[in-house]
Amino acid sequence: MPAGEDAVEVLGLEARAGADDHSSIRLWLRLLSAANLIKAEVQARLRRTFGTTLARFDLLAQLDRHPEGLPMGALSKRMMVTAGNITRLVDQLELEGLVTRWPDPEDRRAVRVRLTERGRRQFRRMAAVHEAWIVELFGALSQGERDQLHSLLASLKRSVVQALGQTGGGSA
Amino acid sequence: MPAGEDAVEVLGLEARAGADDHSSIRLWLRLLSAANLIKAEVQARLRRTFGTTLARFDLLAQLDRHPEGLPMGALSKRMMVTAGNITRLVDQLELEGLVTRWPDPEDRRAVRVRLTERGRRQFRRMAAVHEAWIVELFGALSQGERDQLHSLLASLKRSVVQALGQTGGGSA
DNA sequence: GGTCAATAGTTGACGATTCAACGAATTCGC
DNA sequence: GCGAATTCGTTGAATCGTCAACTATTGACC
Repeated sequence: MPAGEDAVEVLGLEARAGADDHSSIRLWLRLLSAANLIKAEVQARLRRTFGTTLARFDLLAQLDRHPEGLPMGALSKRMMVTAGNITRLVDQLELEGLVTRWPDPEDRRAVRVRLTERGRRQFRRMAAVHEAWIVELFGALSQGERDQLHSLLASLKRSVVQALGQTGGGSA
Repeated sequence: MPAGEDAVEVLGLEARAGADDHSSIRLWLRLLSAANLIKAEVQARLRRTFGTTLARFDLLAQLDRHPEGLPMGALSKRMMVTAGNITRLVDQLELEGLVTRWPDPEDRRAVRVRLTERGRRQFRRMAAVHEAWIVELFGALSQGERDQLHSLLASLKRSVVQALGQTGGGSA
């Protein structure tokens, strides 16, 4: 149990943020705790139900969308994790026979990763259940609320990307 | 660099979710990627600027709010991580002289953790900078948008907690 | 064509995190 | 009180993740 259905104040700052313009901090803490709450639950269910992890599920999901396979670097970018991490995840999944590596014919540095038939079957089975979980967890929100939240999160991401661009914090 | 300012489709499912009631999935993926984006940036800055991590910062933040100290279990709950994790974090922070452990007088199983004077000074210094970062990253959102997002995230958490309560997924 | 920088992937060292198993102390039932 | 179940913190093994160093390949520049 990832401990804490009632843990609300993720960075312990929510109380310090009572004054006036702390609204950004409070918002950030709430965003983080909401994401953590759902992520922990999904992760726990993936483990209990399928004996797998969110990282593996995520990797399989990326590959399911690209039957022709993806180079490691593309997986790294899409999953927002480092290349070293991808290497080891693919190592494991390859051992389990869910994915295969094969050399990119056009770039001898590159390795392409592709789902095996078994990997595809297994992923599809899990994906259906996973989607039902998410629908369940988000079920008490109306369609309007979901749309609004979706759009506000897009604005938030734009805000972050913009701030990163200005300070040169990003990679671009 | 946590790779990927442009990585938008965190679980690779966004394309699969084109049909009708996949809005929950799309919302979840967007929530996750927004939180990840900000978390990665904050984490990178904490490392570069203070040589620390989000987990340590979070733990110090919790203790800053509770001058009388907190038992390990309370930290675990508030930070939404396991007790084993807390043990090791406190181990390190204690070595660095930022926190101290002392036995709970009323329960000989329990250990209370408290900030040292040095830990408090160090945390306060970091917290101010951290808050400025967050204000910067959220800066392009209007106050109205922030309030709306804050309130929708509260609804989302209620939805999740309600779903967990019904299926007995929680710890309560 | 040769050098040099950039890119793709791997590896090693390490930190963060989880679960499972454990020892010690507490609490509950009787 | 005594024993069983629970709770608190710790530890070991494993996964996830980062960064830095490395090899091999590619591409750019001259």
